[in-house]
Amino acid sequence: MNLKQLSELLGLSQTTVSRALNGYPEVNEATRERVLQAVKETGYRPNKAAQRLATGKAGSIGLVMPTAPGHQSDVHFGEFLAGLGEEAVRHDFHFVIMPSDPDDEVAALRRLAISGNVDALFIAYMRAHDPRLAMLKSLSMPYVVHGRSFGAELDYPYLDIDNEGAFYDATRLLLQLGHTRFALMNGPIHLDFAIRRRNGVIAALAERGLTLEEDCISHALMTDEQGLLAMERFLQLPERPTAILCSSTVMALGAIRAVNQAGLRLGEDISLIAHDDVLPLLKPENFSVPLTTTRSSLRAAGVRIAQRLIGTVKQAGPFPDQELWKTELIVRASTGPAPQQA
Amino acid sequence: MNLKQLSELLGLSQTTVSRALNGYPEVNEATRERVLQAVKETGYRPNKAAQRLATGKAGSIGLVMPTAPGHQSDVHFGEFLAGLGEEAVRHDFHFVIMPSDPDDEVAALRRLAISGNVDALFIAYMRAHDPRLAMLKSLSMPYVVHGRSFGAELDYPYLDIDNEGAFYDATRLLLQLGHTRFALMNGPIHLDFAIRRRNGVIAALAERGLTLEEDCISHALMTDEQGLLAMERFLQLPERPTAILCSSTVMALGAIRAVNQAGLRLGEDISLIAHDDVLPLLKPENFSVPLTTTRSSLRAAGVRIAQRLIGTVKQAGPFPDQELWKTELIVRASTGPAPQQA
DNA sequence: GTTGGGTGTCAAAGCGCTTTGAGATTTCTT
DNA sequence: AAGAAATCTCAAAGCGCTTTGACACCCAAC
Repeated sequence: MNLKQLSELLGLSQTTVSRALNGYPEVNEATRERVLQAVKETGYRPNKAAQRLATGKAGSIGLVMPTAPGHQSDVHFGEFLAGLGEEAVRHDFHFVIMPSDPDDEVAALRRLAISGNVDALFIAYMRAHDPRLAMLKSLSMPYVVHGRSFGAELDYPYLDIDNEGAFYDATRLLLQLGHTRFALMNGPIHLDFAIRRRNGVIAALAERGLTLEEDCISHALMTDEQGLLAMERFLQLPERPTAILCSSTVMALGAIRAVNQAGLRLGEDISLIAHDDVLPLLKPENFSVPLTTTRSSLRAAGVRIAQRLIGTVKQAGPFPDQELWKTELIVRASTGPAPQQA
Repeated sequence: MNLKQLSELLGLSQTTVSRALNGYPEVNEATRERVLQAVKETGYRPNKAAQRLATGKAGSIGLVMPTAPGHQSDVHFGEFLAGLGEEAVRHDFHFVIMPSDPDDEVAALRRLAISGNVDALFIAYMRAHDPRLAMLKSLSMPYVVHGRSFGAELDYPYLDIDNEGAFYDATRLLLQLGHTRFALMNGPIHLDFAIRRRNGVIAALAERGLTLEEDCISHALMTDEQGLLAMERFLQLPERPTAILCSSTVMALGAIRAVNQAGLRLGEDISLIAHDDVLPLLKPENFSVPLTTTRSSLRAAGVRIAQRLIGTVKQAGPFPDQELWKTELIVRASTGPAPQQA
């Protein structure tokens, strides 16, 4: 059933039917009713491809999903997607997900944009001096960046959390508890948030004249496995750190296992603060020793980014171009006073 | 840059350029070279919407993502998507994800199908007597079901794992170790895999004249939180079970915490076997007591389903319509002989 | 009784691509 | 050298929708 058939059925022109459907004012209310009724009865649905070709609007948001045979899927990705989806469903938008080799993301992004399949783009997992920014700017298509790109000029629309502030605050808390030997379990070194978090820690330490030694920093994928390994390394250092900052509750999972295996007690021998993306899977309050965290909902960020993207496409008023969300520092049992010097 | 401009640039007709691009034989090799060269130089990309309108093919797979404000995102979903993506990227396919309220999935599926945005559909999270099957059958569009629908006739293309066999085998192992008091921590009661797993357990027990009491079965979302709660309930039963079957390593996480909190030892006081979807996040061999599991890679299933779907759309030979994958039973330290009767 | 502004409807022109059916050109047979 | 076959190219017709510009109609105002 297409427009032509429907209009013939009704004895109207395609124009009138189309206008009735799209809420144009110059159509008789009675006629509109008749059209709507017929739509219901016939189950007519406009062909999206045709609609898109005619209007240039696709009603969809594009994103590139990094993927490859060896590539780990990421819980964070799924959680963020859920947020995007929650908002998209309210506006009858959908996503077009273009899977891409992580090395080929710029090209994948361009393909996605030029394909005409999407109205807006979104990127995440920002790196320092991210090459995708230039690509996005050159396209004339709305986009929002999740995160920022360290070192690049801040002239693009983004939503980010205050990573530096979060880890600065967390470090200050541990300093107040008397800790002096710190370690940082961070995400991959080239990622923007990892850089900012490290800077936050370093800044807080510097205020007390402390520094973060190289061997007290670990950069790795944020899995529990890497958390275990990193923590094992830290625990074997001659000057064992007593205060650990950790970039993810997932990593913390492995880190805590290492602490337990070493016969140490979390919150007493070792204090740990992790960043919590509010993954439904992993609640810091449910850990055997509840985790002190810096918190910011990844899903909420997804909702907000979808709002901005869809709003822009629908030209529904202006949105702030740049948003920086504060995180919450939530104190639980995994942080305690520094142990007495041995 | 569109076809018309490109062909004018080359001094050729649109037909010729189109044919050169799409590999038709009746085009001079030299001409084709020239066209390809021009495409490279101009960065021309065919407009997908137009292509779709003309051919009816979209180069994309549709799926419905259940989502709602309260709806938990699911690690399993992300992992499966990674598998789909891995295969899709090889064929220049993408996904169209239609978010939908879980109560509205049948309608969302229809919208997706009729929209003309996708060439094939995929559904998962199968329920008993799943209403989506009828919907899919009525559409004339290829689809593959991940899982099966208990109670419905098996006349649809699916890929499933042998859930009943997996839990039957796992139960047999525990029986051989001398266990007699069993409990099952299962997924949501209406889901197909949960039903089959329960049947597997019951069948194995029945062979020894044992039954699975109602209060030794828990049906819940597969989160660690629910795992904790369920295990706590089990441990308070007058006749405490010593053998636990668990539908997910995620749930097992919480269950084990409950075991530890109760001062019991996993693999000694309590034996536990969990089903392992091979989530990169959660490796059963990394648990403090390595987990005995029934294993089947969710990601591999994603790859395979994408293969079948894309293959069907491209008419690249026939695929088996129905596949049932065996799971592996991998014995680690979380299972041990039944403790002596107190 | 003409003018003028609403109102409701329509035919037709795209949007950018593929594909058909036919025409033009070259190459091969006999 | 003439006809047949093979090779290459083209103009034009869709695909299903939106949107433009025009037209007909009716009722109020001068």
